[in-house]
Amino acid sequence: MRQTHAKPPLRSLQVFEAAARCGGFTAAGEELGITQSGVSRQVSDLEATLGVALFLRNGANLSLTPVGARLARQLADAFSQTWSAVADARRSDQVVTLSMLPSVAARWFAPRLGDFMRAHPDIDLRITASRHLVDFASEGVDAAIRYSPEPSRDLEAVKLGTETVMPVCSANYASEHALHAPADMYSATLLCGDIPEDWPTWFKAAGCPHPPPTGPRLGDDGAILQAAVDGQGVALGRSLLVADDITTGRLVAPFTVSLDASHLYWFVRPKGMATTPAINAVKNWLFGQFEKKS
Amino acid sequence: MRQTHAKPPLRSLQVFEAAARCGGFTAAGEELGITQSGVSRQVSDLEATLGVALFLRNGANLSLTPVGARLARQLADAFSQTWSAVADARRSDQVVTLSMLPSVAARWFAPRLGDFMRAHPDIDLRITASRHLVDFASEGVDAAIRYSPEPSRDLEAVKLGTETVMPVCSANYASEHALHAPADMYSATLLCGDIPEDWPTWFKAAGCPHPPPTGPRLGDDGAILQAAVDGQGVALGRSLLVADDITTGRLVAPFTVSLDASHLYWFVRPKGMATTPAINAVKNWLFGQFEKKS
DNA sequence: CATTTAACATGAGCTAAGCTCAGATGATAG
DNA sequence: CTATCATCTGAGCTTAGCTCATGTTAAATG
Repeated sequence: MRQTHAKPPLRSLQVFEAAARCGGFTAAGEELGITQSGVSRQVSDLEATLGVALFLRNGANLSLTPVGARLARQLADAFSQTWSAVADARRSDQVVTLSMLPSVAARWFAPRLGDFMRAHPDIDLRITASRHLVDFASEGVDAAIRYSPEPSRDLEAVKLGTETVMPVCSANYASEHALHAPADMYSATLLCGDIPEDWPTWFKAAGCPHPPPTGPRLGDDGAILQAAVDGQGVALGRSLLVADDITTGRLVAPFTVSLDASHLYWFVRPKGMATTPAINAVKNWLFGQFEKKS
Repeated sequence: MRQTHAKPPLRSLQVFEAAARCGGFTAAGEELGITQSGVSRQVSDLEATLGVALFLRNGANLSLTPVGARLARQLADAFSQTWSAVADARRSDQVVTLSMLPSVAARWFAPRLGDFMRAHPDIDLRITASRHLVDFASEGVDAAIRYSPEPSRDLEAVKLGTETVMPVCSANYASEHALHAPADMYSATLLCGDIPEDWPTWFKAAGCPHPPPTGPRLGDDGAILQAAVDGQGVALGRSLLVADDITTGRLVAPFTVSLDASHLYWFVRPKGMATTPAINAVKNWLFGQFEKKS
């Protein structure tokens, strides 16, 4: 008997799982492209290594022991994960993982996903929407859309576009609260998103030196804009995120005063990371989408 | 290059995962008990098989590609499952999986689990609570407690005990509804569990030839008894399940009329299945628990 | 009851996957 | 420019994993 405490070779687990699933060594051998004899040996080696009977042999009748059944089921799960991970990696020249803020994903990217899929039906684009700055290497992310004043030094960054910031609300809200001039805003509910400093800045730009106090932060920009669509108040909308809502009339911008945002959009990738045609296609498509805007 | 569509050997995935986790081929080699050279070969074979670069080599600097990072993460998960399944199987002479009804598990077994663990601290007893008749072979179950009139022919069955059935409710409910004689039950809420036929049978045994209609089935016996404890009405309690509740006063049995249940408890195992000391210990403990009762 | 069939087990021995060794290569630090 | 550190690689070995041929067992068949 082998050492009872060493890890068994993965191959023997693989062979055992096939035997359990196929219900016989001969059948398993066929599936694996080896002989019945090979399967038999692997299984008995495994049983010796584990110190446990996995099959009950009764002449031509083979059946799993409870332990064997349990092990086989768990191994089947684990291997299925394994092979799907491998399949994923193999198709990876067509897989691109792109990280962005949840608000950008929901408000800007989602409506354009259909267009992307039409333009690149063969690319499997995966979005990682998160508010933290992903670690490209450890999280397996190919590229990201970042919203920041300056990109990090150790990343290869290209500017996608600038944007402006302006108050937006539902059409109903604007008429009910008679929002015609910036001063009318003193009676409105100010919805406060990711960057609270922008409200005072906007009021100053609009010629109101004593801006009203802004309320508490209600959530991220995505939630704020949804609240504005629902007529809950006025949000400071980043042009990129509200463009579609304004086009469709879900939101209106009652004032002409807009602010150049302090943050820009960047397409970033780890410096020196190998590129693929698929990643370039995504990059180019993104640039195309931003250009339409300006 | 190898065939790009064959499954890579599991071993190469294992070696790759170690390399990714250890952050270097040398370190991985140490962990696996092979040389750096061996790791290097496995990894480049894998890359060839997948047709994808997994690591970026830069002289002495090694880093994962996004694909490699993704793959490594998924493989780490899968292997961790694999090894824990193996560890499980290895300890299997101390593991016993026992199937029973959820109601029995909750009402009868759970309060006794502590006693079992005290009596057999070394046995890892796992309960599978389900209402369907488990398939011992495919689900890896060693034995079951079955509640039925007759055990199945192809199982080795030993009678654990009989039981009686009687109405039970909370003490408050009994006094509020003045439940003194079976006839008083016509005004009570009859909670109806797994075996609805028992109510009419009980009324007949109690000398009430025209039993009231029973309500809809509210759930399984476990839920019904909980409802009775909560003062929702009167349930037909199987003695085994309510014994503890009556001892502690959570439930009372207002009438002396009880019914011999048509079902018995059986300890069942697949015929001819190998036994282990641990399984026998569980079996004997179960018998001991049932004997205390009578 | 003998025979056939359909499995799995096993002894002997082969072979190639997986490994080692030793030296090459390339990046980085001092 | 040299030392160091880590990976790569050509050549070749070792053994896990296979095959083949034959033995064994249980159940179906005649």
